[in-house]
Amino acid sequence: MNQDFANYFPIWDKMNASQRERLISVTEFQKVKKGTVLHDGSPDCLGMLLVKSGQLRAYLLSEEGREVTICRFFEMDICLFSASCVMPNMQYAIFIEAEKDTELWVIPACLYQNLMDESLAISNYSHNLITNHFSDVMWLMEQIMWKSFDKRLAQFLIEESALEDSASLKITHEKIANHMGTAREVVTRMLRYFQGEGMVRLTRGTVDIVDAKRLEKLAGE
Amino acid sequence: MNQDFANYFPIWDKMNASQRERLISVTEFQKVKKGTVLHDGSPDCLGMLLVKSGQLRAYLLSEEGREVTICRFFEMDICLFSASCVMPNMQYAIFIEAEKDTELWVIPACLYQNLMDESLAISNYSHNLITNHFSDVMWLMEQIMWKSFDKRLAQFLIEESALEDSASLKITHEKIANHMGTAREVVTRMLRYFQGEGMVRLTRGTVDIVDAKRLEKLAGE
DNA sequence: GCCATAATGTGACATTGTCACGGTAGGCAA
DNA sequence: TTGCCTACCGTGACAATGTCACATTATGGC
Repeated sequence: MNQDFANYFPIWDKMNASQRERLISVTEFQKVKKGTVLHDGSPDCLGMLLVKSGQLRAYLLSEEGREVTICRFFEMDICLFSASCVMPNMQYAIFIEAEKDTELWVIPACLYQNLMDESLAISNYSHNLITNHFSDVMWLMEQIMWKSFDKRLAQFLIEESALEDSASLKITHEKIANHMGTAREVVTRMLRYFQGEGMVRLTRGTVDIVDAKRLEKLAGE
Repeated sequence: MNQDFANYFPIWDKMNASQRERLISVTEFQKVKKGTVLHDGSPDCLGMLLVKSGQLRAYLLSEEGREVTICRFFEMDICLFSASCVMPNMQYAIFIEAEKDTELWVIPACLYQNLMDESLAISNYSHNLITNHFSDVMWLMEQIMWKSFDKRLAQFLIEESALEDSASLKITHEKIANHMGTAREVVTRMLRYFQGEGMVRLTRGTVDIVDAKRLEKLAGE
């Protein structure tokens, strides 16, 4: 597993033997099923998550149960939202779940904090990770603030299609709503409009993209 | 000025002589008038802004000219949004303006980047700054996503009142709208409702808070 | 006092969110 | 095969917020 971890951890080669050893000794490998909630917004410090395979989703959850996806993590991505020690002053409650069956390593944040305090390479790397997360969030904020819902939905469908590498998306209206931070009815309404316009075809539990070009055009406006 | 800067720069005492000298030699002191736009979203790297006195505001600006305040900076605060080198991958366009006459130091980001690369203290400090900014943005996101406009407006009035240390706010509906990312008419409408309920009193260019308790209650719901 | 201008007021409409249902497909047990 | 249960979807009425095109009014500077 050491070699395996080394291949996935981007700054392995910038660490010394002692650091590698400490990291390996406390890092835990996990396999989780699709739907598993890895972090539930509580302020405890689970640690950083390094994805080996599968897919994670970080989202906000309102008191009324409404969700909005903040960020997604794929192979070799590192998620810091679960490491409140590395990201102090997190007043907000963030949730993380597996969108697919996922293999990942959990790196305890307290150790990582130590490594950061002694290694510039590691400190700068985290710095970089955080600004990446930051950038994602700012981008999302702009989308939510300035783009109308039809354009955002078109964009979501296009992205999801690229992600799954298929024009036939196995996803419910409810899930789409949870990604986008809105209500199911709103998604249904707009999908129905899209269908009327011949851009998608709807069946129970799936959205088939019929006119990708037009959706892309709409998304890009 | 050296001593002055040292008093305002939080990690001065964690830097060595060489670092201090380089920092001082490139840092520029500026006085800007209220309303000055210090950073206009272009990707050039102005640098970090350290506020000596006054007040800055970072905001997003849509293509249609709509604004929303992301973050505010006061005495001794450091603003990183203007330093794209320190916060790489900033695809988004952020604007920074002086909300009051402001004295500040501009620390060129390229130098700061160098310092970060050689000093753990500085790297970790920036790390901390960024997570603070991040936290602000996430908090804002939650507010925008889950709180209805009346509550957000009540909260804004309360905060503004605390900031100015006065129950009589000299602010136009337009400015409030720009802070909150909405349209003037929407602010007018809600303020009128607040007035009808006896929570505020409106005159041209001012909002007088009459029933702070009730506003606070509304804001906190 | 007059005027230019910024600030505010207003009504009609579009979009999005909320609510309370009712309908329906599809898997599963008997 | 049949019936049933449940997750998923459809719908209409309404509320909240955003958009637009104006009308009206206060204020500072002359």
